[in-house]
Order: sequence, then C-alpha cells, then structure tokens
Amino acid sequence: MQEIADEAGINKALLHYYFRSKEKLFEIVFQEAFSKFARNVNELLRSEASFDQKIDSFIENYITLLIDNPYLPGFVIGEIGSNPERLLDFISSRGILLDSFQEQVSEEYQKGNIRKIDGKHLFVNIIALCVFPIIGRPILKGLFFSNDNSAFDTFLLTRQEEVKRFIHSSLRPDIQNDDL
Amino acid sequence: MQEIADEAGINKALLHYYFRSKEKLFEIVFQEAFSKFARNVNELLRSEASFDQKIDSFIENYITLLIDNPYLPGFVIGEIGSNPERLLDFISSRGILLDSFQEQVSEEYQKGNIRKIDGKHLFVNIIALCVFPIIGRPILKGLFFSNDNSAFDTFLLTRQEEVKRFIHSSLRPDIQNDDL
DNA sequence: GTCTATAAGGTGATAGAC
DNA sequence: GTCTATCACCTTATAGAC
Repeated sequence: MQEIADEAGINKALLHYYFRSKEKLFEIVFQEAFSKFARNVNELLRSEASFDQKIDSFIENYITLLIDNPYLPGFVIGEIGSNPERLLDFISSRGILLDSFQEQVSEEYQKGNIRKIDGKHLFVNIIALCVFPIIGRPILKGLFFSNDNSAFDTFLLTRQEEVKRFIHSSLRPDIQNDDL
Repeated sequence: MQEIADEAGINKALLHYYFRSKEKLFEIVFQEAFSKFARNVNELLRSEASFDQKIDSFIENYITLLIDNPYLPGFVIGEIGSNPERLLDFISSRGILLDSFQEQVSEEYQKGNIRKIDGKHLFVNIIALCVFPIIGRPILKGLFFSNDNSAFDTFLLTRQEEVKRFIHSSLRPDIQNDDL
C-alpha cells in the first residue's frame, strides 16, 4: 500500500479512503487486468474465422497483450498461490468457452485438418508457450542475451511467429500425402 | 519462519539457531531444490543418446520431477519476482549447457532430421510445456475437472506422452517425402 | 478529500534461562 | 539444543484535525 500510495503521489490513508481495504483494491485491479484476457479468448472462439486463423490471431493478440502488460502473469500466479478459489470463481463466472474450443478441435480432427489431439492439452500448450517467456523474462534475458533488454524484446517479437509455426507444425496430420 | 517452525514442530528461535537468518535458510532450500533440475538437464545434454531420445527422456524426467516437487516452480517464480539477480547468478554458476543444446539443434537441422528452428525458442518451448500445468494446477484442475485431484493427476501423466508427441510432431521436417 | 498520528498485530532476529 | 520473552520494525487500517 505504501508503494502504491507513493507511486500515486498520495498517502496510505487516502488509499484506504478510496478503496476501503487492500483486498478491495486488489480485486478491482485484478478484475480489470484479467477481463482483458477473457474478452480476448471468448470473442475469438465465437468468431467466424477458420480454426487456423483463430489460433494465429489468438497467439498474436495474447503475446501482444502480455508484452504490454508484463506484470499480469506474475500477478495471476501470485493469486494462484495465495487464493486459488477466488481466482477460479472469477474465471468460472466469466465463463471461458472451453467446451466450445474442445468441440472445434475435434471437428478439425474429423475433417482431417489436424492430427488427433486432446483439446485440453492443446489449450494448455498454447497458453504455456505464450505466457512462459514473460514469466521467465529476467532469467531468460540473462541466460540468452546477457541482460540486454532490447535483444530480449526482439526475441519476444520473433516469438509470435515462432509460436504460430510451432503450433501449426505440430498439428499437421500424421499423413500429409492425401493433399499432394 | 513461523509457519516453517510450526511445520517442523519447533519454534522460531530454534530455526534462527540452526540457520542464522531467513536468507540463509532460503538459500539452502533453494539450492537443493534447484540443483535437481540443473543436474537433470546437463547430464542429458552430455549423454550419447540421439537427439530425439534426449528430448524424450528430458521431458519424462522433468515432468516426473515436477510432479514430485509441485511447489518448486512457484518457489522459483517467487524468486524471479523478488530477486532475479541472485537467481540468475545461481543458474549461471551452475552453468546450464545452453550453447551445447543450440549446437545440437542446428546439427540436427543440417542432418535433415528436424525443421529449422532457433534453439532458444525450442528450449523455452520445452520448459514451458512441462512447467506451465504445474504452475496453473489449481486453475486448470478447477476448469477442466471440477477440482477432482486424481483426474488432474491422470491428466499430468498422459501429458508426458502428449508433450513428447507435440514436440516431435512440431519438429518434423517440412517435407517428409524424402523418407518414403 | 487530504493530511498526521496512532492503533493493533505480525515479522525477523536476539538475549538469556534451563 | 531448546525454550520464553522481548526488541525493533513494518503492515493494514482507523480517528480526527483541517
């Protein structure tokens, strides 16, 4: 609270006057941050784009969102550690359209467009590939680029294409000859 | 410190008697936890196995390690948030053989065994796919399996095969017909 | 609304009896 | 080695003056 008050150029008492408690302040900030993400996912799942396009634009939007809000993942993970129930309630109530995603995955398989894969795993894989480098930034930046910030930013940007390629490449059906 | 003392059935004073400070205690615990991981990576990179086998056994060992030590990732991420320099020093001094990995990746590409891919991205991808479900456990467990623990444990086990498949499938060279 | 002052409780760490 | 008592400090939160 002290650091937030300093940053805002006011004092702690005023912060409590506005937000009543640390808990309340937290909820407000968290909801705002998180709903960006939920909106992103759900709009996409409902859209009329092809499955490939959906995956591409999800990855693009999501990595851009993460680059613009680099503290969000740490924030969410802290919440996972301290109060997973509240977080889960929050996510569930926003209702991420997971069932819809799983259906779309199995449809694509039946159409022969992708190999067989469990939608749950694919969902986890996509999120993991996008989020992890943001979480691990301080370490990866050090290991890969001797702490050069702009080199790491470039890495994150090339990563957008790389993750798309990685996912699509992995989803190719096992036998490609049908198409030739 | 209070919680640790309670868990150990002693009191805070004795904890300080043994470990001098919270900082010292932390370092000891962290080193022990982390070196399990570093050993794992480095032994593997040095081994004589094929590239495919190395990836497979890394994924297998790593996910097993994470299932057995589910608090490790949260521990490391907390440290990333609070003291990334110390963590980076620690990792660098242990010397994960990143250069060796990158060389092996480009060799495999030149041999035509895999598609072109930046070793850094591949490294990040593999770790991400293994670690993320452990970090996100409380949320994923709720979203996917209505908080059924054993269902989620099964998910993590099937994930070992799934991640291997995902990686290998994604690394297949773009044109497969050469082999036929 | 905004501040100062202060309450109430928790934290890491130490002193000192046993 | 192990405990109790206590310290100096920090945190969230409130009371009350302006």
